[in-house]
Amino acid sequence: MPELPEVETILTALKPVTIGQRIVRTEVLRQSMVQEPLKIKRLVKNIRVLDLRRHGKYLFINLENNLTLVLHLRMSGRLAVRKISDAEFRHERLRLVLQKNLVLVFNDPRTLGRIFLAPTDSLASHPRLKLLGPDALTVSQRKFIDRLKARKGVLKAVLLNQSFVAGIGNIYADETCFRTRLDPRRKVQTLSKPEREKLHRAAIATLKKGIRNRGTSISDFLGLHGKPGINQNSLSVYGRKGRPCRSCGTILKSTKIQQRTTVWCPECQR
DNA sequence: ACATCGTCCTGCGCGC
DNA sequence: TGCGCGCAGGACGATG
Repeated sequence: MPELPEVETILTALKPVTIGQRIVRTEVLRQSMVQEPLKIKRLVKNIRVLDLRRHGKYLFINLENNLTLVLHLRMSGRLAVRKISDAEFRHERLRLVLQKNLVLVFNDPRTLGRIFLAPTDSLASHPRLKLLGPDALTVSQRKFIDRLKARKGVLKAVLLNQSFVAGIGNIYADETCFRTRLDPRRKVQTLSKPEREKLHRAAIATLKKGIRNRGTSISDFLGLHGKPGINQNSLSVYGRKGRPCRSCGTILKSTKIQQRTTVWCPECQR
């Protein structure tokens, strides 16, 4: 589920709850989602949260002792904060017990989410992170275009590739393509310079709109405090196959690109 | 470097 | 109302 705007929305809500607080202990409820669960339980205990960060769809909980807890929500992961005495959520997989009787809970019905611990000073060289491209929200036009030059293949696939830029998933890839009026099936090597520049601006504008709307809540996503986003109400193409284009009225088409449903306007997008 | 496929899981909505 | 099926916003690894 969560792409960059959803992770950013969670991050914003999570900061005031966690920064400066102590993690009293860690409870691992689903071992398969956690790398080295015993090590995490041993080390993420009575330890202070220094800072929270995000890169692409990854969330980093920067702790004392040169440790960073890395979370990826994948398709169905959610973070929530509750009181210890509150009822459990249905699919709790990891619990970070905080001070003040609060618990930060990683819920994930499909258990595809991933959690691991890495040294803060060498995060960038961690095998799971070292191939990530620059964060899609802040990448400069220069860097974006340089990196695009090195790519082949169809536009949508490149946007989804986290080693190109990090943070764009299926929804925001389709929405970015529509905003640029580019056909998601276009080979990136056929894009003109103005089209490449437009693509960079459109990707950032699409992500920023998602953040302003506190994320897209199609089926899974809720903010930290259980509040849905509103971006789903103003999507141009994602999830609108067979419905009229908001711009020209043409019926939107759908295909699979990299096994991901892709929706676009055959009239507006070329 | 790229494309395709299978895999990890559970829940939901749809058609019958 | 119940059942089976296909689909789901992600990423990785194997294979070609």
